[in-house]
Amino acid sequence: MRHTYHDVEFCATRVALGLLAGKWKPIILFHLFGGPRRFTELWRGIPRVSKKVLLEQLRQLETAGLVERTVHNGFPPEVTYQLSAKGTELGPILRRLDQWAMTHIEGVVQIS
Amino acid sequence: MRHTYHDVEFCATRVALGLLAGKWKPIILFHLFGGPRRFTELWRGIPRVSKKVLLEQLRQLETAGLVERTVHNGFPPEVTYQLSAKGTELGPILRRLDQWAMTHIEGVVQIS
DNA sequence: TGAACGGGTTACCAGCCGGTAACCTTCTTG
DNA sequence: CAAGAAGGTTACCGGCTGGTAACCCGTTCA
Repeated sequence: MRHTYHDVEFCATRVALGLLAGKWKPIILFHLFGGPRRFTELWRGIPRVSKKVLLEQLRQLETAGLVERTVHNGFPPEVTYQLSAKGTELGPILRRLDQWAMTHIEGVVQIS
Repeated sequence: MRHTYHDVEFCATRVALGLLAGKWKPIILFHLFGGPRRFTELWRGIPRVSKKVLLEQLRQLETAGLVERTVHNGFPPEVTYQLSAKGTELGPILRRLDQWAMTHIEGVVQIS
């Protein structure tokens, strides 16, 4: 079963945008561009997101391969989230998108 | 009422991704990167999208200011959609995202 | 001893988004 | 004269996403 470039499921950009789709994901990523962060650290750093939703978005970023989760055993067993190589390479692209938005959209603000 | 860079509503990247969010929008944009297209031309060029949904996505791109709709009166009164300056400037960014996806995601295909 | 913290989990719900199918108007073509 | 094309519109519907609120377990601190 050959697919053509028309098939929406195989459109690279669409799939990429799909990985980034999620209300809190860009913000999470911008936090992680600053280095590894603990769960609670992210939670405190991003007001108005619930633990449940934050966790969902992190897990989705993780299964997308953009973020890695590490459990450091010891007590308290801290959990950190950090960008993978794949995720890090998105940095420059998101920054350009950020620039684009700031020059073209009213009322928008730089986050990082 | 000051807002901080934390406020998700003002995160530039998130707003930009919001404009691009929509199942068919990247495909529509890639078609329009090739020049102005008539409604039916787009509809035929993008299999499996209904007129209603295609029109919705086009209208959203239009109110986002990425796409311009022109009615050429005459008969039949053809309607064309083309990128605005703002939309055109997204081109290079989407292409980079496309590149990123093609090197990092399995089974994905270049559309333009 | 009990309160708080870290990192979650569970139950439940509302709204939006995309999808199907039918219909419409004006004009042209066989 | 009927059918089709162009560019839509309308009614209706199911599933996913994000949201709230409460709960949980193990550990450390006052």
